[in-house]
Amino acid sequence: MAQTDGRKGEIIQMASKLFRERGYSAVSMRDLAAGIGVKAASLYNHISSKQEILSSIIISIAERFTEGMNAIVSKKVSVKNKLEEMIDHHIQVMIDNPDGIACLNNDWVHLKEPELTYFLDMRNGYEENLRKILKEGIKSKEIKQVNVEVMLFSMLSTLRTLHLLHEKKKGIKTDNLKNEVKQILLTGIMN
Amino acid sequence: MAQTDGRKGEIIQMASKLFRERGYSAVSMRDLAAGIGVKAASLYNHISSKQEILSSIIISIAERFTEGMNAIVSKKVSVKNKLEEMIDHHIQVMIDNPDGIACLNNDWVHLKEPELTYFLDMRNGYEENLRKILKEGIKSKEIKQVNVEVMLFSMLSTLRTLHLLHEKKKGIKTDNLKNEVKQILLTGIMN
DNA sequence: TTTTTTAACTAACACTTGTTAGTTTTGTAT
DNA sequence: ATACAAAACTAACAAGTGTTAGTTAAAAAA
Repeated sequence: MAQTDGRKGEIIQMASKLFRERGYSAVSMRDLAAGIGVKAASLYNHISSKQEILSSIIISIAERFTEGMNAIVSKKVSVKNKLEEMIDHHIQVMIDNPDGIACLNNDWVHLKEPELTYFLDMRNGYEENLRKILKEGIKSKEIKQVNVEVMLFSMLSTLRTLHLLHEKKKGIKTDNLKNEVKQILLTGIMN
Repeated sequence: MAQTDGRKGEIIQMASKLFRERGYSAVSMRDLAAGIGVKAASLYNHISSKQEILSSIIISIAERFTEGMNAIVSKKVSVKNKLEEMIDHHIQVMIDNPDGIACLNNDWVHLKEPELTYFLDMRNGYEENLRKILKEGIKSKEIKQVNVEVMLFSMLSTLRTLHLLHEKKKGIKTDNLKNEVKQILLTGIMN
């Protein structure tokens, strides 16, 4: 359940926005408080630390990615189908919280244990599942015989930074974005 | 001319490494000094500010990207050829300074004027030139009729974050990396 | 109305930040 | 050996950091 209402939700939302713009370390609790229209000390009636804010933002999104991917890998459908569903899901999570995604991408390094390990395990699991799908596709000849790691990396780097495209092209409809990304990631660009 | 020797070069090199690991804002001058084995104040015999270090790292790389791209766009070769040369060049710049690339990617937001504008102009120019190549390819039917912006974005996000792959797969030979990235970015993955 | 709870406030803490001033050491040329 | 420049050092600055304690105002429950 994403936290978006109440004062705590407001804090997390504003923090996501500011962390995205300047990065976790460059945003002070006073900046964050000012963004909401309150004094820094007042934030501590709702949250317990700056670190907790970062965790809230990142972990909830990472869990959503993980759940979606887990639901997809074991499906009895073609590899192409799995990849399409995975791209759709990834983009949907991004659309629902672009600031949070940016924050996850840039600031996960600043997580402290045990959340850091928890996050990295989820991230590795996600990658591992996608790798599994790609290898399955190579075996079944649905996918070209190219380096799995490079292929995996290319897909993930496009998906992970898609909030930047979404930010610049605000007009684009969600379904169009999903379709165009799928086409390019799966079928390439050259004729 | 890249700065790699002398005390100043050593400072910039260590700064690139630390900025990459923790981000500009999270690295203090004392951290940086300790990494070199010196006191913070001593750094100021070689550099004038923390900000100058950041500029040195980012601007020199951005200029290299710009020069390479400018040399490629106006060539009288096929679009495919241009794209291949551009990918090769981009990867070569990354190989020569992966820490600096990471720093450019993550910390350009912390540049101050006038360097910020100078950097953004170069970045926009680079994108604009690549867009030009892609549009030329679409017109000549060398490239599929897909959304230029999404295509552009996908290529750039893969290239820009390639230092992460390079870091994880240290063993990979430069030429292999170049070839595999070209294959995937240009011809896609599906059979 | 009175009581209790929620969430704002001010003030302060211990510490870290980038940077400067002034001094001492180190290495090189005369 | 002497003089000079380069680069290290210590000490300190003003400002900013996350966070806590204690207090007051507003809202909800009794």
